[in-house]
Amino acid sequence: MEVLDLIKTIAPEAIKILEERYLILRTILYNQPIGRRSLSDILGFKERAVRDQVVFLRNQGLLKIDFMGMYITDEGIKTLESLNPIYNHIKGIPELEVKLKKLLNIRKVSILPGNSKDSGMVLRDMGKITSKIIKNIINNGDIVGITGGSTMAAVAEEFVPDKIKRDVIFIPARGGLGRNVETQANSIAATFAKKLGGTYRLLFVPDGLEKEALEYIIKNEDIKESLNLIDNMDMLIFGIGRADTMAKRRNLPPERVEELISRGAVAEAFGHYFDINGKEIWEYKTVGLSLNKFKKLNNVVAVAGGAEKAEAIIAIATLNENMVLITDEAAARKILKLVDNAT
Amino acid sequence: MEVLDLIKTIAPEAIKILEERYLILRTILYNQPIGRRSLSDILGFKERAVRDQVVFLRNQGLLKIDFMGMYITDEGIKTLESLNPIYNHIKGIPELEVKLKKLLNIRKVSILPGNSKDSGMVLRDMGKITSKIIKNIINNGDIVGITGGSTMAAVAEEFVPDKIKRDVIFIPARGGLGRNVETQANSIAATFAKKLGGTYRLLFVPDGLEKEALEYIIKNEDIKESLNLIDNMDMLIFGIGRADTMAKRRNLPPERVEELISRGAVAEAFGHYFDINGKEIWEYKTVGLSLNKFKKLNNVVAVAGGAEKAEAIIAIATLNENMVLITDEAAARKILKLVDNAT
DNA sequence: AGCTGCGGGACAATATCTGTCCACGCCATA
DNA sequence: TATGGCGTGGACAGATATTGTCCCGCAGCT
Repeated sequence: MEVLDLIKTIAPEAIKILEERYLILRTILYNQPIGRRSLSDILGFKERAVRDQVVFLRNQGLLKIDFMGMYITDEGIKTLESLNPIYNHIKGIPELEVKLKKLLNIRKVSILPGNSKDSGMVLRDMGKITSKIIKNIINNGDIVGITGGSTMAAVAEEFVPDKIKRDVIFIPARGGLGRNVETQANSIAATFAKKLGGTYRLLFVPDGLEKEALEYIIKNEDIKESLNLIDNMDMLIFGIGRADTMAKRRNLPPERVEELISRGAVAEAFGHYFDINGKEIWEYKTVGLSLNKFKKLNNVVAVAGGAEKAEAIIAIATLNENMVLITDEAAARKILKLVDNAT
Repeated sequence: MEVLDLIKTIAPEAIKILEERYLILRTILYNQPIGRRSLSDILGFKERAVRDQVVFLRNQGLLKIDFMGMYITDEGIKTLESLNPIYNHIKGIPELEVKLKKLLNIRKVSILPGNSKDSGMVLRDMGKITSKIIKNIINNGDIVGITGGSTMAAVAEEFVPDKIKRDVIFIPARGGLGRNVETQANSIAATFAKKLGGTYRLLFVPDGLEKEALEYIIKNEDIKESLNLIDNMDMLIFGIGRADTMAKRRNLPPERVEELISRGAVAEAFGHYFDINGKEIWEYKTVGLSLNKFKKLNNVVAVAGGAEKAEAIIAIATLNENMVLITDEAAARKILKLVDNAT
């Protein structure tokens, strides 16, 4: 990588070109087949520039063009993969990761360049990286908790399956939440199990039950078993949300949302609400993973991107030093900014 | 270095820029202080291009400009040094070295990019590299033979002195040859001794002596001692010449030159003439290192550059498998071409 | 004192880049 | 089977950069 730094000083133009072509190649990979115009729209590049670069990349055999649009070639994919660490280095991601890890005082931080809010590709890359990380830390015999949400759905979706059979059980970490089947913890747990080669259990507890109904439902054998598994969970993979958006999404009454916010709630994770210091403000009424159990977990993988989640990430990171965080550049830089301003 | 190959495919323009700036920086180092115009003359670049690059390099803090011309800064020297292997890689030097080593079947080949005939800088770099190599293989107690010639003079000149004291004796490998003191084996041996921290002996045997005179002179004590050292030589550092140019330089009668050439002589080294297969054609009448002794030497370092010496290098390389060859790109490519055509 | 080679300013000529057309092919849909 | 949408690739004028040159004032050298 010193080579790169050298090139930075002696041929900075090269870095620009590199970045441009990398971005184009990557965007094609994730959107193929795609046309010149939509490509320049997505990237915010001028159409003509895109066109020139595309011609170049085709000549290099990295992509193909036909009447449907542009496709990446195998060669292109290989090149793109080699380019990933280079792009990260250029963007200063490794330095950011070290800084953030220290700042949040957690086990590991992995950052994807860009903003997952603007670009679905970044979210998908976060999923890919999470997939790799999970494969590394998961052990046979583990009971693995899973939460819902669109980020977690993307992670599940981008999981790269392999042929290894794993003796692992995936289980939703909490009941409740979600009209959309795709982003429900249950479906996500199923996808994980399928791609990682394990089994899964479901946990169906409707939202907003009264206390009596909840107590009644807990007596159900299936649910009992699931709750038992949750109590013995070895690992948790979860998304982090903003308190306000999550409260609204759960259709809490406006006054309740108001109250949470006024009490300083910024983060939501597995049904609990926290202020920026990690103090629990409120717990959503359902069954599942308790805060105490969470704090004692040895393997926790949090996935969250986008600048707007910066506070939420800070809050959750205080809860467990063993946390592994996968996030994006936008969130990372916002977190640093917030903490810098605070000091 | 895979980074470089990647950049080659995805941003070849970058390589061009890199090369241009590298060459400019290097030329300034070797010619400072130098002006924009002479610089573009030497490099064969357009003056304007040089000017732009120079402005860039100054902004990067790699060179300084004052009314006398341009100088490289410390930062620039550091950058240039890091750039050396990159430039070599771009030029495909490492591959060339491997090829040539196999082809000539000798111990080691070291190639400098460029042509030492066109550019004094290449010759000087050859000297620098030779200096490094010699430092690595020289042992305490060694008796080291030295030949004359402009190449050897350059090597001696570019030798980077260090503070290590070495218990080493440098000695001219052969008597005779040379009107120019600078390029005589005697002076070169002295320079080596001074820079490497050893001692040296001289060997004065005038050119073109008759047999009787030679026999007489050998009885001299000093010369006897020197000849004895030569017989016990451990290492030889020598230049390789073309048979024709060396014959002329020695002022041999034209019919003798004709005869040598017609008998296939292409190479000259330490007073011996060889055809391309390494067969000795003739030996210049003087005293010193014999062919047999040379063939048995364990440490032989040959320095020769320029396409015109290709045949000579091929010839000499057949004589001793232990040879280490320092040459330039022009000679290396010519050698490959010659051998390819022969097969 | 006169000459040479230096950097840097200026500027017209030229090449390259940029933005925007359009023609035409293929798909999906009606 | 017509049609609208999205694709490529060709074309080209206007905007921008690059390039080749010349000149100026200055300092060192002879």
